[in-house]
Amino acid sequence: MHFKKRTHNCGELRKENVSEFVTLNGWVDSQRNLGGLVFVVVRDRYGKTQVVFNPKANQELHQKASELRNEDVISVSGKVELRPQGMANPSMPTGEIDVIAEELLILNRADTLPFLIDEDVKATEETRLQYRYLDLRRKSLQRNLIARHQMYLITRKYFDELGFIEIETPILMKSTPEGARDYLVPSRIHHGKFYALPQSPQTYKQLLMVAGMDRYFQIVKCFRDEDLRADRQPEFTQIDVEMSFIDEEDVMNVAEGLMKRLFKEIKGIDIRTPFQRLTYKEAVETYGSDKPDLRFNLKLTNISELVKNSGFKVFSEMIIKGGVVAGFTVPKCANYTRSQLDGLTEFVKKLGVGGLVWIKVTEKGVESPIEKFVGKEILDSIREQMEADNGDLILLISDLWMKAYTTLGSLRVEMAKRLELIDENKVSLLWVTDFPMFEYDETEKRYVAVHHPFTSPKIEDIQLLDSEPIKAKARAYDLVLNGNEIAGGSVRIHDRELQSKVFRLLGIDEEQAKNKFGFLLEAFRYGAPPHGGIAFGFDRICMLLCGEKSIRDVIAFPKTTSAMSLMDESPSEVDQGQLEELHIKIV
RNA sequence: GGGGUCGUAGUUCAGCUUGGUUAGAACGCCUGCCUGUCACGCAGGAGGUCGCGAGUUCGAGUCUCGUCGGCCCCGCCA
Repeated sequence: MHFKKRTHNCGELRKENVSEFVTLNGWVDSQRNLGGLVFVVVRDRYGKTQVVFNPKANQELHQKASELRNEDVISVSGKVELRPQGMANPSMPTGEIDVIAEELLILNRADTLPFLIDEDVKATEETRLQYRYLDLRRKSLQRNLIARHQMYLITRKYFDELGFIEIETPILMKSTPEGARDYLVPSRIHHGKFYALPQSPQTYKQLLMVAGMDRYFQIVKCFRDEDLRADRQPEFTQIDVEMSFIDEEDVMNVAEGLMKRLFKEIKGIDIRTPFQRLTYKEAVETYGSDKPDLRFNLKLTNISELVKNSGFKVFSEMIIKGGVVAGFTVPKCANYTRSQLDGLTEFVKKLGVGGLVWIKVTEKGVESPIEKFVGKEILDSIREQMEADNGDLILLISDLWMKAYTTLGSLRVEMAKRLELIDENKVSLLWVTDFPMFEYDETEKRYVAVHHPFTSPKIEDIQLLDSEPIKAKARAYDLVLNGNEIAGGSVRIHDRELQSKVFRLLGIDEEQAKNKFGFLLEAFRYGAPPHGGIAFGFDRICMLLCGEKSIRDVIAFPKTTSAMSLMDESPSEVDQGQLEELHIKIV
């Protein structure tokens, strides 16, 4: 179809353009028919411009304009004019001018839309996802995708300047059953064999270090077949980084530099480096999380010593079992009602602890349902240790170390939200370090890697691998932004013997190790440099920089929480012939 | 795998507690009027498999069970 191509986009005309003859291409954002005059706002991704159709100037054109409907695609030409006195619209960048239409071509009609293309979108996410291409016409999503584009550019420029090179690694690779569930791709040529989509390019980037590439990065899609969340999609993007002849400090410096630049160039915010650091133990015991949000305070206190001999059995018996009693002080909440407190109890019970103990601090003194068990004196000591003032509310939980603290961590965030303690303008960026190497998996009855099986233990902890592996700490580090894990990495093992030992501890014997990671172990025989790296969650960082609550809002075509695409209806069934070719039978 | 919550007009919702004549509202859509609107205004109109399937009942949008789907959370996510 022939059409008149645009001379300007819909966001750029100003009073300086007055009396120019212009052509705009775009979508009908709105049409206001006043009987005589017809106003049409035409929109593209650059902005909106008002076009005026006057019946006196051209009756036929005016008739055509009055037939325009929302989201029709048009090409419209005319002269730019200053709006009459008092008619400018200051809320529109192009609001000082009108285009007085002289030609109108309707390039494509639009059916009535399932929802309005409106910033103040009222459609549910289900509808928006089904018609994603319409949702993407909205300014805010376009802004997010543009920010994402800027992130690609800034990231590539940054790493290039530092001498990193971007190398693509395979999307079809060997399945590695450690860690997340793999997405599998059947091989047509090799019956009964499968490729896996990478959970991360971990082994490849280590092999690139063996290859002497020295400084590698890649903006890369990764895949994990696990259940979804607001911040988790089955396919997601990482900034993957690996460096040779380095230690933790080198990797952290590079990472801090990237974050500094992203914040500066996308948000215009100067963030200070180096970032604050907390050990894993400090983070959990002070904030109840290995990814704490430090934009608000509410620090946790361990009061086990105070109550271990008290008459309250729930506390004393838990401490004998090796558990803890801890909690935090909520300012100015001593006026909480019974039902509000019951609500908080319900909240923590859902997270799997037995209950919640509260202490109100009022001018009448301390008040708590456990007073009859522990007595006033202990309550007063707790109040003192937890620095609670008149009007404050103390919340306490007792359970095993991990459960008690992580539940308190969730409650801490919940209270901060309820009390609106979170300053959205603050930026909390910190490193969490000194993670343990292993966790004991009760269901599998074996140690599993907290980070991944290639993570080096701290040098001083290598001896612990033989005696008490659970106490060994890893040379691993996570980067946390406003309570979200946005990057994680480690210094890797480059010694074959040490790697074998770690595999053994993880229950991977010689045979399995050879089978699963033989290529990596083999590579380590031929001169592996000391190396380490980090991987950033690209979507999460983008989400936080855009101020969004879900990574779906920074991904062009995301999936639902059941890993479906409502727009193209994937996954879907396939032809019998395709299955036969792959020697696959659905049971 | 588990918990919570939602599903009613094109869209967003009300109605469900306590089952009962013809299921409402707003926006959108259609028609007419309207020459400076920008959430245009005014008048009129059309539009419903109450997600789907069983069950209880004389009678189900409403109660029960199952199922499908959206969102949030736990588990899971090296």
